[in-house]
Amino acid sequence: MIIWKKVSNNNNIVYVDKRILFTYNLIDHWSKREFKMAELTKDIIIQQARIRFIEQGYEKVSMRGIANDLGCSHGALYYHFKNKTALFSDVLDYYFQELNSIIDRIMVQEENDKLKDLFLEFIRFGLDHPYQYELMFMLKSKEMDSLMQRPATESYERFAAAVEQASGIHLYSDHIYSIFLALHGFVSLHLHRIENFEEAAEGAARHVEFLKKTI
Amino acid sequence: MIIWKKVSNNNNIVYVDKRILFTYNLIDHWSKREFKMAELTKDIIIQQARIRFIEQGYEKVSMRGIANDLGCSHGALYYHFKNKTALFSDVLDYYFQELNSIIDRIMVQEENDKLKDLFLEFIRFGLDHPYQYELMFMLKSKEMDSLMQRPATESYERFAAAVEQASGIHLYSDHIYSIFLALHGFVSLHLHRIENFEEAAEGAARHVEFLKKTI
DNA sequence: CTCCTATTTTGACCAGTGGTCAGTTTTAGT
DNA sequence: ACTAAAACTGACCACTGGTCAAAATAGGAG
Repeated sequence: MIIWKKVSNNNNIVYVDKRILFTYNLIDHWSKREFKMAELTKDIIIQQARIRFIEQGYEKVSMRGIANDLGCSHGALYYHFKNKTALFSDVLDYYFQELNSIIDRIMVQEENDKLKDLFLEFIRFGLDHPYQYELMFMLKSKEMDSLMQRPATESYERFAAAVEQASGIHLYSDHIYSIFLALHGFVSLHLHRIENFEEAAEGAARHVEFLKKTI
Repeated sequence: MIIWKKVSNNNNIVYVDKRILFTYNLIDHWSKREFKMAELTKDIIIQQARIRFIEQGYEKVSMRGIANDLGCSHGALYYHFKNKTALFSDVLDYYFQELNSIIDRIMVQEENDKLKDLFLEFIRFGLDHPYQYELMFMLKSKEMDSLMQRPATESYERFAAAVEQASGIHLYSDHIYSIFLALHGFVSLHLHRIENFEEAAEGAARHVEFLKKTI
């Protein structure tokens, strides 16, 4: 990414990533600009926030850190997003979509044990996206929760409908909810204690088997 | 609680709680001391930390805030505790004990539905002690987790043993673990979304009923 | 090309955090 | 009364999320 950087009033440096491309001096003000500043868009901010988020988690990612990666000031981020919560709410939209499409994919497959897959893949998603899951289903603050509630509910309803369909029989909504809670319990207890799904795969399989038997 | 407070070098004020008791001046240094400073003990710090913790939660309680309540400097707290984590680890010991005695109490009662009580009271404990539960069973950091793991495991084992005994039959440990996860899931999903157990009592009762049927 | 306005961006600033540590005060024993 | 150990202080550090006046840039109209 190209970054223009002002050094003194008229002395400027143009970077590509972190390396100097060239320097130049302003005569008047570079009227009829041949260059534009690399534009800072919501999208590019979200993208960078996600990169840091995946390895550091919400708490440890700082707005200043993101701004630094992007070669802009942290103040600029607050022009595009009301606050940190709003930024990460947008980051998470992506993952709600991912979870939804996991569910959809299982339902269109053939010859698979759909119930088992639904349960197991939900757990896998949680454990392979620990920081994301944390914010999606284990709220950190009232403010974050109010932003997550709608997409979380939508994902749950998609899951619930899929479970009923996969079972081939009528299920009480309480029953499905209890199963969901049990899956959530597994994820939330193992979150951050293991590195990835595989480490808990056996336990997950047993838990899933237990839940399947209730149907 | 009595607090001595230095104002200028020789001008001192003695407080009881937040109100002035009397002032005095030092001549030399108050040799052969008639008074002792109100001592700052681990216990009194834990006690005050708990008070703030209950209403604010781990993140929002600050060491400076606690020190202020206690009329000492925040540095003093670090003399007694290595860091914030260590302090709150001690705060939580109390609640692990409370959870353990809830389990014990249920088991010595007579003519009660022990399984139902065990399940329901676990949920009640979690929802009525949201900030505590969060730290006890939903780790915030590797450091906190390593301190919580031992007492959490102990509490779980007590719970598991109680469940098996209450059921009157042999239960596979995987089965008990799955039930525990399901209860944990209920608590962790409702935590902070409701004010107290009563608000979720009906849902909790249905979830518990579902789990009982698996036995 | 010159203005002029609107949009973006900057960076000093604020109030707050957990944590450290040299220097001081207080305690307790000799 | 002296001394060594224990307890405590508060300036300091590096950091956080967030604000905002001022400055830079963009884009259109004349």
